[in-house]
Amino acid sequence: MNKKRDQSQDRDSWLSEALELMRERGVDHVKVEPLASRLGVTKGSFYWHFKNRGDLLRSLPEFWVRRQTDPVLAQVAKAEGGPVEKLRAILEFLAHEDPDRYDNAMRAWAQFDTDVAKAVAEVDDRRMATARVLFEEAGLSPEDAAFRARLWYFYDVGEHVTGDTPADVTDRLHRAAQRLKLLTSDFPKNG
Amino acid sequence: MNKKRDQSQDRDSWLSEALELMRERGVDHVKVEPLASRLGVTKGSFYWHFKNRGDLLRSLPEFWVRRQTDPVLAQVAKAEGGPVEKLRAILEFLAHEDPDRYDNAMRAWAQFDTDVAKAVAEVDDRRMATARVLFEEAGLSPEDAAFRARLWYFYDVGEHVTGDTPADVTDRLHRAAQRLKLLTSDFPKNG
DNA sequence: GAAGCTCCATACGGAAGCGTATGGTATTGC
DNA sequence: GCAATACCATACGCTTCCGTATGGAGCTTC
Repeated sequence: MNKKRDQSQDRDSWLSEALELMRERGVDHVKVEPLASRLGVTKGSFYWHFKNRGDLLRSLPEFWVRRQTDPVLAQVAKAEGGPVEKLRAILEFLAHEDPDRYDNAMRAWAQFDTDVAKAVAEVDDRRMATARVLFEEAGLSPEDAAFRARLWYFYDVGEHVTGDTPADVTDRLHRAAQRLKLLTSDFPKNG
Repeated sequence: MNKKRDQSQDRDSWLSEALELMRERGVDHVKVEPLASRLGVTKGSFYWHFKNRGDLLRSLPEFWVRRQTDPVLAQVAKAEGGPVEKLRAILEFLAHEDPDRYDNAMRAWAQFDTDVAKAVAEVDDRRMATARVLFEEAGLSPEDAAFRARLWYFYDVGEHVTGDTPADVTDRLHRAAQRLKLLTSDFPKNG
């Protein structure tokens, strides 16, 4: 067996549980002894895999990106059709996603930690850039496309952070249709 | 002198400092001994004014609303003109406001506390209702007005929570103009 | 099969915070 | 001017958590 792989596997199990605990109660409740308790081990294990608590926390944002954002953007990159169709594909994809993700907890953390804020900002930039490019392809000027991408993306952020996401998928799809219509209705018929 | 007033005055000084500390480091760092240290007293004072730490924390959301949201909404209620002019007045008022407020910290807290989430949701509802009424006055159907109010309000939330607010007031006003134009350009000339 | 390595348990010292108990000082009421 | 009250300091026990030290079981390697 590959030892390196097993090692990172165990580190990831700590990171995964830490991420879960952070979503439930916030970063400041991610502490090594309660975490060990949840994993059914003692902290002797923790200090084998991590230098200290800060080591765990510093590894969390990168782990979050690897587990959450990367797969989604990869999925979106495969979408086919014109810009409006791609925007629709994104919305429908997100509408079927579980709205209860880790983004809120990361944003909450980012408010009080500049390094985390930087990591979250990069994710925001990557997501917004996706929309911005599509709006430009649809014929908008760079400035207009940038602003509309913000409006587009901030709606997502607002829904998540206010908890105003409909529980029913049908309702989410309905809102998605409204959003797409309002943000693309002034496009030239075929850009 | 009125004793009741002095009493609440001292309570408010604790609440005010707690709110400040919460903005800087998050709720979980609002602890009685560090708080007392910041106020230049000992915790003997704290436990005179509050039953315990939970008493302080439970009083914070109401204090936040009293200090932050109430004055703003009162100001907005005084605006004159048609719905579009009122929307413009709101945007310009907010553009001149200090963007570094307590909302982010409250939202961060609300992610992990249902009572706080309820308080924040009420504030969100009040603010969104203001916009929704104006969109209805401008001629939109109730459903369309509700959706556009969400789009309107979530842009604010998104800007604040992502920290994407321009530092310069002129830039903020420019964005405000863009937002108003995009969200009202399809209105009948005079609703 | 002995030595080494990996992974985890146990035990300890120390820091930080909570809440209480108690005493002290200044102010108020009468 | 004296008791009551308001407000705060000090001191204590308790809990939770951090990080380290140490030991031990199981697997590897040769």
